[in-house]
Parts: sequence; structure tokens; C-alpha cells
Amino acid sequence: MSSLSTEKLKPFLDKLEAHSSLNRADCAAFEQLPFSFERVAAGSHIAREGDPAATFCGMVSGFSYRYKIVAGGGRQIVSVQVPGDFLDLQSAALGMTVYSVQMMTPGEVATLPAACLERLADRHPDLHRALWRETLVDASIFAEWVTNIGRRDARSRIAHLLCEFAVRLQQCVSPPAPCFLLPMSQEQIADATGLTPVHVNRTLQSMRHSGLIRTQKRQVIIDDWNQLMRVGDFDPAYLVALPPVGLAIPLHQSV
Amino acid sequence: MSSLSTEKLKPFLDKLEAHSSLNRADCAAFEQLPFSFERVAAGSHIAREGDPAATFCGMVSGFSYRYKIVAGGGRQIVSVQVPGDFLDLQSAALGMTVYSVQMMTPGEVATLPAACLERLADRHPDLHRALWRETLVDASIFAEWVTNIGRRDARSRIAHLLCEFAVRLQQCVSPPAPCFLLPMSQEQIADATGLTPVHVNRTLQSMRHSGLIRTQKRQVIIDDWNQLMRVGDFDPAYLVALPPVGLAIPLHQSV
DNA sequence: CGCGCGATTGAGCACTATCAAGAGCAGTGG
DNA sequence: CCACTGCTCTTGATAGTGCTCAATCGCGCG
Repeated sequence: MSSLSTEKLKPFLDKLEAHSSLNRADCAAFEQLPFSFERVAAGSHIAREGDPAATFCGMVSGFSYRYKIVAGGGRQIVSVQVPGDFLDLQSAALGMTVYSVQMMTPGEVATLPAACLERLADRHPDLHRALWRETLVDASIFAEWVTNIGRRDARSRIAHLLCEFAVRLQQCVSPPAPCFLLPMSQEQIADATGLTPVHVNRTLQSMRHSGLIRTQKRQVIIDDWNQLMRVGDFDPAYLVALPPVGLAIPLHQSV
Repeated sequence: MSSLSTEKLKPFLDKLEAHSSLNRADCAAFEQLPFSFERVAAGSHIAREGDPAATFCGMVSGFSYRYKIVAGGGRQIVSVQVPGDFLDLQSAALGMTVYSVQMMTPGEVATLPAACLERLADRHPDLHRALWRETLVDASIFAEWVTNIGRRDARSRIAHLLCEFAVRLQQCVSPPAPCFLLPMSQEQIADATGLTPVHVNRTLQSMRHSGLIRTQKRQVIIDDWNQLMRVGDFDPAYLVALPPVGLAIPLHQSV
């Protein structure tokens, strides 16, 4: 049982180690945290904006997103999480929930009381730093999204989103997926890019006709990675802490 | 001389103390950091995207912004800093510069080698936490900007920006300014909201005609704070760590 | 087989961008 | 003291990207 949970925590530790060199004690301390694992359904909420933020979650499997609601009822997805990502580290460290977190697909999350996190950080400076840096990468992605939504047209925005996904998925999926599965509905893509579902639909069609991508159900296959990067004005530098370049792995293999 | 620099560092310490209770040793350690102070002109760059990020800066006086450039040459301002803010804490902690930082007005910055910051964090967990939280507030603001740009129309976006400013200025200006000085050109507002300068101009005019604000040169006077908050769909919660509500202080006094 | 959500399509409109030119103002130099 | 220069703000006309409303289609699921 213990080895099973260790196995599930591995992606998180790997990620933290990429940020800061951790010694055995650090790793052991992390693995011995009283995480509880739970299967969650698509659409279920992990947290809601305004909640007190008493826990801290990591995503073992599945995809999720963070969103905010505006006055008119509109929804803005502000980030997407893939397996190995922390869902609400910011909220936990801040003590308040500044956005809602919802599952995009069914999956499994690891949950921890926020107080444990605090104690861990105090006793393990290297882990502390790694956790900090993890939130900094998140912030860097936010800044890129501001730029993406503020200064690019629909086609570029969507292309950029797809590129970001592709790179981040390469990180967490092993072995690298032969094709690139995007579990987002067009409405979710719209909410993530500041567009409307209708316009996303038309833009995706146009991208298909240009030979950039193919789609089947909620699966996107990237046909022309280089062109997609160009269209999306995509430079993976903002994702930080990534292996030099992820482009070597063929993303364009067909199903 | 030492007391002068202590004076200049006070806003930073105040801010950090709001995040995490610091003991005497923490404060002393921070004050004794080898900051160097420097006057900088409007428009001068503090950092450029892609730089190695060897230093860490705080803003003693003046205003600055962080921006990114996109393929077409467009500029997106991703955040604005007021006195007492750290300019590139994220970059320093991350070891790479993910956006450029430029002065909006003349001002004075306090600079420190990034390595000092690292040592400080390792030895002072409470300071470490405070610095972390400071970047989390930044991230929270980024997320709000994503929402603002992605899901609000021009009028709301600008109103929201003004509201954010007003609240953050109340924090750092003492005594509270009788009117609210916005040192941004319309072009800068445009780059911060994802609009064009022309459209910002027209929207500001419309807001003036509605009695929301007045402008003189680069100064904005808020005439109807409550209405402006409503128009901007503004809820200061995302700014965190603020005194309960900043609205008590009259922002609408005339010049 | 019917239900329901997501994808698709069409028509018309609105918000915002683009292009271009003029006005106000501050700093500079003759 | 007065052009000169450059920047920001302002205004007009026009175009276009993306939105709204509405209906249809396709498909998985009970």
C-alpha cells in the first residue's frame, strides 16, 4: 500500500526535484505526508473561489482547470492542469482560494491538509524552494496567457494553447503519447482563450483546412508542429524547468 | 546613511510582515542586505526578457510595468508595479527573466544580487514564506488580468484596471492621495488591457461623460467609486493581504 | 429509441481595430 | 522669445474580427 502511494507521488517529487536538489530526508518527508487519494468524476469541483483553502491537492491522473466567473456570467479558464501538477498550491500557501478548480476529465487527486504543507516547508528549505518555484512557473504561465489573450488573434491564441499543452503533456505522459489528446470541449477552449464557442469552432475548422491539425471527438492530432508553433507565436521558454526542447519527440504521428 | 536606507526599505519590510510574522532577526537580516539604491529615468529598462536574472530589485519610488512582445510587434503589459513592490522577484527566484521590466515614471530602485536573496531565504523560513506569498499575490493578479482581458468589454477592463490601481495606491501612498494619480499614457493603458490606444481614448471619453471619472493630463480622478467598481466588476479579494476594505478612504475628493 | 450535450452552420450585427490627420503641449535650441 | 520637434491625445471614416441568436446535426448513453 505504501509503495503504491509512493508510486503515485513520484511525478510530484520528480517535478520538485527538477526545481531544487533534494536530499534523501527531503524526499522521505514528502513521501510520508498523509496524502489521501481519491477518484473524482469529470466536472466535479476540487475547490471553489472564496473557500478558506484548508487542503492542498495534486493531480495523480486526469486533467483539470482553474476558472473565474465574471459579472455577466461569463467564465474564464485561467489555467489547465495535467497529471503531476499541483491544483491549488497557490491557494494553500496563500490561505485563500482565488479561483475555482474543476475536473475536466475523471481522474485521481492526492489531498493533504494545508497545515502539513506549512510544516514541511519550514523544516525543509530545499522543498520550500521547490514548491515556491513551482508556483513561479504557474505565474509565468499566467503572464503568458495574459499576453496570449490580450495581443493575439483567435487563430494564434488557439494554436498557442495547443502548443503549450503538447509540451506539458510530453512532460507528464510516459511514454510520450503517439498523438496528442486534448480533452477539452470547444466551449472550454473558448473559455480558456477568451473567445466564444462558435468562433472556436470556425477557427479550428480553418486550422484543419490549413493542414495544421486534425480533430476527432476531443482529440487533437498535430499535423504540422513547426507551423503550429509559428502560427501560435510559441516559445516554450516561459514553461521553464523543461528539458531543453521537447520538440524532438514526434507529436505528429498519426493514430 | 544606514538609517536612510533603512527608511527606504521600510515599505518592503512592512509588506513582508503583512504576509508572515517576522522576528527581530528576520527584519535585521533583511535590512542588512547589501542593497544599492539607484535613480532611474522614465522608460529605462530594469530587465529584459531572456536575461539571466542576476539581480533582484524593489521599487522605492515611481511606477513600472512588466511586458512581453508578441510576433506582430505588439506589446502586452502584464502587470504594473507601485512603490513598495518587488520588480522581478519571480525572475530572481526562478533564475530566468520571463518578461521585460521598464520604468513608467522616473523613480528609485533598490537592487540586490540574486544570490543574497537565496541565502536569506534558506536561513529565514519566515522571510522565505513571506517572499513566496508576495509572488503568490502577483500570480493572483495575473489570473485576474487573464479574466479581465479575456471576458470583459473595453469599458469594464479599463474600469477594473483603475480600481486595482486605486486600491494598490492606497496601500503604498501615505498619506492617502486626495486624488488618484494614474501615471499611464493611454497607449500604456491600451497595452495593459489588450485594446488599441484609439479605443482606450474613446472609452475614457465615454466614462468621463458618464461621470465616472475625470482626467487631466495623466491624472485620473475617480468621481464615482462605487459605480466604477460596478462597471469594472471589481472585487478586491484577489489582491489578498490587504486591510479589510480600502474603500473607506475617499477616493473621489476633487483636486 | 429518445434524450442531451457538444459540434456545426447561417445570417446579421457590434465592438474594436485600422488608417489618417489634426490639435495641444512640453522641451529644445536658435 | 519664438520656431521646431516629438509625443500624446483627439477625431473621423471605414473595415473587419469576433459575437449573438437560432437552428440543425451527430453521437454516446440510459
